[in-house]
Amino acid sequence: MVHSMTNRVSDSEKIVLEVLWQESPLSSQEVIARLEDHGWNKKTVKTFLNRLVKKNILSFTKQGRRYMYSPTVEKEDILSEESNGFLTRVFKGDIKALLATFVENKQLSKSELEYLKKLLDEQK
Amino acid sequence: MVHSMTNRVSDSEKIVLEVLWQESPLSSQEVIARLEDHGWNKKTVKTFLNRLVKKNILSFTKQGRRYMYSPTVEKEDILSEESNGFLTRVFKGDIKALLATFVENKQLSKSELEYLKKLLDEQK
DNA sequence: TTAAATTGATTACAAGCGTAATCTATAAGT
DNA sequence: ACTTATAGATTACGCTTGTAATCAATTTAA
Repeated sequence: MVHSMTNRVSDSEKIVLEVLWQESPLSSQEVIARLEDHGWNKKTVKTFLNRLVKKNILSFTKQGRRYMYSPTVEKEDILSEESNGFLTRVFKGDIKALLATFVENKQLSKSELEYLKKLLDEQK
Repeated sequence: MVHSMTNRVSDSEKIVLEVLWQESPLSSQEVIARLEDHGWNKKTVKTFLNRLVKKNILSFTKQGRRYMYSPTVEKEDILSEESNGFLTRVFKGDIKALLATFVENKQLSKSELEYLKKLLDEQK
């Protein structure tokens, strides 16, 4: 819940953030190491860490001259925010249209369909 | 299905495009009129029309010195594209996680739940 | 028929983003 | 004790977006 979050997280920043959601705190080098396959320059990753700190999405504690970074927000909160934004922007809030688009376009597997039905049943 | 669509449509452009999906062809004035409540300057709307033409999302025919604009793409195609992009970017392709987030966060009404269940049953 | 309004085209300009390079201070290697 | 590598901070730079203003041509109004 918290403070309305004026500052959004860009796609690239989100990739960096994902690493820290999986494990934190981490130093910049550790984050860089975990993102090797992304083909980003170290400097680029550091830029994203910096921007996330400026946006108060990451905090850090100093270990000598190194910073140990941690997220200040829960992954679920970000996902919910993004999802609601998407629903509003693209589907003008029409949740049925959104779900229909995903369900129809994605050719869900049997197990995915089962999962979803269960989910719906739980929604009293 | 068509040509892979390198050119994306921004949020504002999408609002303009929506008008033309509802009715087309329309002149710029007509589009502007239908967007009155958006509080945009006429010039701003014209900028978006121009950009959409440059991106080949809109085409036009000349009526004297006026242009009559029409979309070159279907609304469903854009929505699908955006949806898939969102699924990939935000949920890394995990459709179950995405659906769970929407279903759990939105507190669906009884009729929405019914609708969705029917949708699922239709899926093979 | 001369002035004003309107059309689309071009230009503007700041903020955000992707993608780094450079700067400054410090730690580490030799 | 120097040199070099490394950390974070600052700066760069082109592209997109939001939000128009200006320009040139033309139509309309007075």
